[in-house]
Amino acid sequence: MKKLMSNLSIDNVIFGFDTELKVLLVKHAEGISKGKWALPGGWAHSDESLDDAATRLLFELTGLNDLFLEQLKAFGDLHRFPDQRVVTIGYYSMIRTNEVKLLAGFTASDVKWVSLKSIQKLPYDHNEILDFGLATLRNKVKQEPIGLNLLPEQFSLYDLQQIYEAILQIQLDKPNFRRKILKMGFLKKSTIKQTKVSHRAAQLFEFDQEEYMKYKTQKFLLDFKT
Amino acid sequence: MKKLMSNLSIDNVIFGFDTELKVLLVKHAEGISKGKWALPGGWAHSDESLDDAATRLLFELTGLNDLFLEQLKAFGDLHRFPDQRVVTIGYYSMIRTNEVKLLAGFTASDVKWVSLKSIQKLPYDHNEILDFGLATLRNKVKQEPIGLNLLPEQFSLYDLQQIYEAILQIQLDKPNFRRKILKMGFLKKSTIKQTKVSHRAAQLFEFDQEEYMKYKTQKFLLDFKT
DNA sequence: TCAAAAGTGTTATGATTACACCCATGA
DNA sequence: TCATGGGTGTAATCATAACACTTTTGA
Repeated sequence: MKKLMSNLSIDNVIFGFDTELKVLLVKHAEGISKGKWALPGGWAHSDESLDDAATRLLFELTGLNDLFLEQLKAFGDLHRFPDQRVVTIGYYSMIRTNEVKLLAGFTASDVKWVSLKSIQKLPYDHNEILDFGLATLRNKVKQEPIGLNLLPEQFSLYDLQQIYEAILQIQLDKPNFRRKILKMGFLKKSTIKQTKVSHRAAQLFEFDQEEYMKYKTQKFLLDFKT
Repeated sequence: MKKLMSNLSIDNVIFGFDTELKVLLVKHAEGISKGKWALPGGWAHSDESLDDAATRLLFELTGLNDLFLEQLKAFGDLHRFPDQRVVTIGYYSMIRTNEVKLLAGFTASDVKWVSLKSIQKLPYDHNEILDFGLATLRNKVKQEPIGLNLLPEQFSLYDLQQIYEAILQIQLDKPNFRRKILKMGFLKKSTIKQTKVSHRAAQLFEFDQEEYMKYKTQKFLLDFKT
């Protein structure tokens, strides 16, 4: 039997990437914010851990269940939620935009990807949560490899570079970026090459899962200026 | 009127330094852990923000009120607390050990500094919270200047080096450490020197508050191997 | 005198940056 | 042919690590 924790909710910041960095928003189908676009979230249950609650809610809203959600922090300003005292725990993750199946019927009536550049005022403190998520992502990108969950199996180095550029909001030098990333050794050459592109076909790469995970746990410092 | 949030608590990880890195523990005077040493914490109230709750609890237990507490994250495992479902929000801070006045009478019957090396099993998931706090501190140390709240007004470069060594658990090269820190420019020479030390008297330094704060907000990457 | 820490100097190595330059492909 | 991205090369600069060495002080 699922008992809601009436003063504790979860909000997920789900990043995606196609040509630019996007975030997943849902349109509330019920509750006091009915009709408004907001971060996908909901109430925590008393019979599940916070991590499980975040995973459950993400699944209910997007159909995804093999994602690694990482906690951002608790947001506990006194008046962040109207009428009631509610503390929310923020989580974030990254997924390929085309993996999200839009689900109707649950507490969300609609789901969409929104470019970070065109985000307007969100209800509650969702802008603050989103900003914190973005700051965390920017920090993350410098400490572990990123892209495994954002890119298809096969991708070019430029695809990866564009993710770094979108997240960090800077221009990177192509030759230097290539060398830096390849030297880390978590990419391996794919056997296939690009086709039907109106420029020289790029060597495609895949993530070397084992090396990728090694880097993810070991941590490193990756500093980018250009 | 203060209403407790019965499923939401705060736990503070307070680091201190004299000759080694220490953490502040209190002996519970009441509740189900009566008599046990644990992290200083307590219930959040519904009429205060989480940050305010952390600050209040720290003041009630140590007499300190001008400290900057930073949130670690929410700890929400299902069985972290017995009988009841309780989510706790971890906070951490750093203070000079001699600034803490031991207060009797409140919900803590005793307070003490414990070396991190001699920490045993703590109640609930307090070991996990402490470990997370330490990991956060280790990360922090590489991204902003540290020591302002841990050292007296005047200190030698070696004093500062020992803090870095205690936090990071590595040996640092003295000449290299001096240069690296001084180049950052948030230390200024004090007018006085050490006296009565059985070795060459060290130049003492002070934090240049303005430069220190600038570095704190700007962030940087400081990588140490030796 | 000796131990202990203060403080300076030097060198090899490697990372970072900022470019110039050529290659391949479809429109 | 041209734009677009793929891909290699290189030289200047800077940061880092390792370590040798001199200085000062009280015990």
